[in-house]
Amino acid sequence: MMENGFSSPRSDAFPSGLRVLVVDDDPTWLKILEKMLKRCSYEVTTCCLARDALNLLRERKDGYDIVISDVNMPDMDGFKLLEHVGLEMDLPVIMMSVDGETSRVMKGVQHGACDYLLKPIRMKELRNIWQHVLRKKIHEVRDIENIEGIDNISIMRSGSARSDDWHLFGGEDVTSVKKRKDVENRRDEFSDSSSTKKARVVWSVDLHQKFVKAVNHIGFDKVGPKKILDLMNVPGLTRENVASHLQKYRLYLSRLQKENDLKNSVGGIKQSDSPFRDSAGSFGLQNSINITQNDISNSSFLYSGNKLVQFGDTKSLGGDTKGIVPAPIAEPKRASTVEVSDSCKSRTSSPCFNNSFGALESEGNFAAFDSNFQTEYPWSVIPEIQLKQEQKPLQLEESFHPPQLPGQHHQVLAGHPHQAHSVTERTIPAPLETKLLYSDDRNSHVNHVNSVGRSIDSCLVETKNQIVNNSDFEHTSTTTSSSKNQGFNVSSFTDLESGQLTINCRVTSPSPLLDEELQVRWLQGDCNAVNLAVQDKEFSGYFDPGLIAEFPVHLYDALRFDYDHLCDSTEYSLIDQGLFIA
DNA sequence: CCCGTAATAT
DNA sequence: TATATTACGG
Repeated sequence: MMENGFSSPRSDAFPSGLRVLVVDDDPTWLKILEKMLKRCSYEVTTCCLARDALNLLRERKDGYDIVISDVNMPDMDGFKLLEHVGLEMDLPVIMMSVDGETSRVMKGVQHGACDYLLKPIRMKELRNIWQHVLRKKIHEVRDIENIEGIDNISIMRSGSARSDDWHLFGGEDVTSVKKRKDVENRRDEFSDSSSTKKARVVWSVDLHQKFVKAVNHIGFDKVGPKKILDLMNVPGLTRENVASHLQKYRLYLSRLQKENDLKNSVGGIKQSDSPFRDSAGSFGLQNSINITQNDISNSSFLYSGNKLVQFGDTKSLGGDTKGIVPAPIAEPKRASTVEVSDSCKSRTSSPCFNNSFGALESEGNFAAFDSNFQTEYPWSVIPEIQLKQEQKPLQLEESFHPPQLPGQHHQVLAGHPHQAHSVTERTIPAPLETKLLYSDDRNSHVNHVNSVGRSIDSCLVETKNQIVNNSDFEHTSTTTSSSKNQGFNVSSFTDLESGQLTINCRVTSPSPLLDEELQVRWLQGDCNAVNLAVQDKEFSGYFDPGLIAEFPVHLYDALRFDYDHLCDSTEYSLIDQGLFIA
């Protein structure tokens, strides 16, 4: 059972007890959703900042079963959060927003959202959210059974590139459908290539995720190309490939580290906008940034991941100054050996709901607050993107890939601009116009929309996979299964699985910025005062005309709906559905 | 000889 | 730039 992946997390029957993390900058909505979710017997955790949400998730990687997040949030774009979650913890994420703009919904889905709800949200919509959890679990199990990994790899053999599959994220159910490669084996293989070059491995998001998973499984300290390779179990991939990637990865991590230190030392000033440039670096793909709250981190450094943690203290600050990158890295290893049990993710298949591993440790970096958030993109982006750097319209960022919508895949291939692709369905690449639109949340959440017609914005990923030609595919994977629990976080929590301490960022992190933001938030909503008041009241109290009068319309609606739920009337649903579709 | 990493090449 | 290849010490 547990093995199955789904047995109830808690004692009761499956759905109940589902641990839901709700993220919405609007306190009123949080309240409402919390109520509704509780009515479904779910265990609810709320937070109004995406950053906090990420932190919570990182602290307790398997502390939640599903995440429901608003799309528009001041501190971090909901999509970005979605990205991080998909990459780091692989939890099902439900996005929500008031408007049902198609491009936005599409973006949500493309980025891995398992569902997209329009506010006002009704009970009936929440009652079944557990299905996503279950679905994911099932898929996970399936993957694992398949020795996870056989499926796709993206390697292009001597230049033949294929783009048929463009997965967005790594494995979500959303993308589950994806990978299908068989089709093209036909001859591409050796015909010319074998002798030619070696075929370059394209570290697609998928592949990278596998890599990360493997790394996490093993311990940061214990990783080695070979082990990773085995764990990844990707046919055609060589130890060298992994070693190379690992190097890059470490470099990336160390950069993050360094940044962190920097920031910490600086005092976490927000250098806001100015240069969005990702100082943090991108690991090829665009980098990531995540936030974490500083202070805390300082001490132990990166959140949960044990691996990273080591980094932090060991050399941390002072030392690294020296060189640049390299220094940091070295240290970790040794230190690490010491302890760490890997923790985090080992639980891959572990039963219950926790997500399996899959976290991206690196993510834990603390990038600069503001600026980074919005501008940086996680690793998920594919490397190829880099090509276009020139374009940078504003000098802000360099270009990046427009998300590919189903209809239009651009194959941006680094080396070979045009390849004949065997795939039939692929659309022809348009010259890619890469414009970057940043979504600077602070200003408007709207700009994600694209200029070109599709929605753009953060990452996208496109992958082209190539097949490896013959070569022996036997990689018996010896998965070293190691499972342990995360140990890092303190426990004291009700959760059976991982006893971890739940930290409420708001409380714990005093970062100036946060406070500031919080304040802003509170002040900003004219209705906040009201909201607060309301929060203390019984739900029914919402109906007080006086209060309601002050609510923004949408909130009002929300309340009504909520009320309806309570009363069990569900008629309104039609309304939004109508809105939605478009 | 295998591994992992640094250096260097493409 | 990203990834590959080579060199080298353990």
